Amino acid sequence: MRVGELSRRSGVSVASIKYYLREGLLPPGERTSPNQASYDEGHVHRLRMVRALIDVGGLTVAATRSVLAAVDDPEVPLHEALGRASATTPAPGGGGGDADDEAHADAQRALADLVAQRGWRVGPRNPAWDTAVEVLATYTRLGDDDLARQLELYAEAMEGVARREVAAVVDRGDRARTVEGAVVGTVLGDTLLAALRRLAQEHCSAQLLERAEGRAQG
Amino acid sequence: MRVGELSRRSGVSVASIKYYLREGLLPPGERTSPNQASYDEGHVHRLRMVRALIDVGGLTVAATRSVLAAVDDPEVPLHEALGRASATTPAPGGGGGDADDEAHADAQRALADLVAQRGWRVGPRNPAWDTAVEVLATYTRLGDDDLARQLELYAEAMEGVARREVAAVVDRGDRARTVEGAVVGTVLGDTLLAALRRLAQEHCSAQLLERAEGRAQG
DNA sequence: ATAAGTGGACAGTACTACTATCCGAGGCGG
DNA sequence: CCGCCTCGGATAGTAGTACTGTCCACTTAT
Repeated sequence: MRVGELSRRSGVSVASIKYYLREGLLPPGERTSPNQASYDEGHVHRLRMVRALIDVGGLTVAATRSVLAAVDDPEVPLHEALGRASATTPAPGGGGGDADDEAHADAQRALADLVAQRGWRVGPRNPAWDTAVEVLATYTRLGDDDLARQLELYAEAMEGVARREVAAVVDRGDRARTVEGAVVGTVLGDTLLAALRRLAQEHCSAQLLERAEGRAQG
Repeated sequence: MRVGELSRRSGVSVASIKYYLREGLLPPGERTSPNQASYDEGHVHRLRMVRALIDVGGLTVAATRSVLAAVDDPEVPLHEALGRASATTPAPGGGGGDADDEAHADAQRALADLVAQRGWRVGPRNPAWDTAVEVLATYTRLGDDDLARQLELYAEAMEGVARREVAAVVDRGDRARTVEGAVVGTVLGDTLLAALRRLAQEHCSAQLLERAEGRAQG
């Protein structure tokens, strides 16, 4: 098929398809003449992936390219592909004014303790490490420590989720499908988990409010 | 204090402080003369909140303003303030090409089933609902259904997290501190949960790989 | 033959989050 | 009281992101 049909099939405008081709998110079609090319079902699928990662997962075009390149490259290990999905890496340097480094050091220690306690084997090069430290440090800088106290709860919940996810993803066919499924599941999973958390929070707060009113009235 | 000191105390440039004042993220200082104003500790705290929500939580300036306005306004219920934090709302219309509405309707049904099964009392106006539906629909459009199969697992994990969070946040002093803590905890919590999930995934996949190699060798 | 579609290049757009510059009006040491 | 710094406020400019529009020579379908 040519670009017009690809556009119709995927719901992405021709102009955007050309943009994605330029940016390397979409591999070029097979040349049928010096200035004609044809695209296949793989391109349709890839376009859907691109839109999913950008629109639903909230990745930037640059992060999407990096992730897809990792999925394509059999050399890149799975967890590095996942690491590349973290487009929203908070800048490690220069933030606060008062007790900046102190909060950061405390956070570093708290996370190291948590990881040691749970027996997690994680490399320090995982960008998620720095992200987690930065969040913890930010929280203590704001003067609240509820989140820090719930760190263990969060870690336990995420370990349970991750264990089942990893188990579900390993026994697919080939490596490409496994990695692709893991990446999409992780990126879209972030969004889904956040949404479900909002829903659960509303339910729980409503429940708590009802109970409080019930106590007050009866 | 005047703007120069506020800048030094918060680590935010004077130019950015002026920008936040213009955009209504930061309330104006108290006028001491027709063209002089003084700022207090509240402004320092507010600035830290703003930077936390924008830099770490990934909110846009517009979303941050909306959230902070909700925190300030005693009329706005807590869960609406939380709802406003969802800056990355995927556009509900126009996405796919092939079986768009079908996937969407299926996702709608799956989520409604889940909510009914868990007994969650949530209003349909919660924007997280549409986000969750969109993620589910996107996932099935991509041809994978692992994520959909793990929906219950995700919901259970998030209910556990939300229950403890809500319990931890209700018994603070005044309403303003409660709502503020809930908002910050929810927004930063998204980032933290995502980071911990990446860490846990790396751990679990490494563990699984080791076990597989152990089986292969011994 | 002719109209529509194509690949490729490149300029332009809309939006976001600042950043820089200018201005006239205080504030503050000498 | 002078000079210099800083202030607040307004306006314009910048850098980055994700497209979008236009143009062109060339193919392809009718």
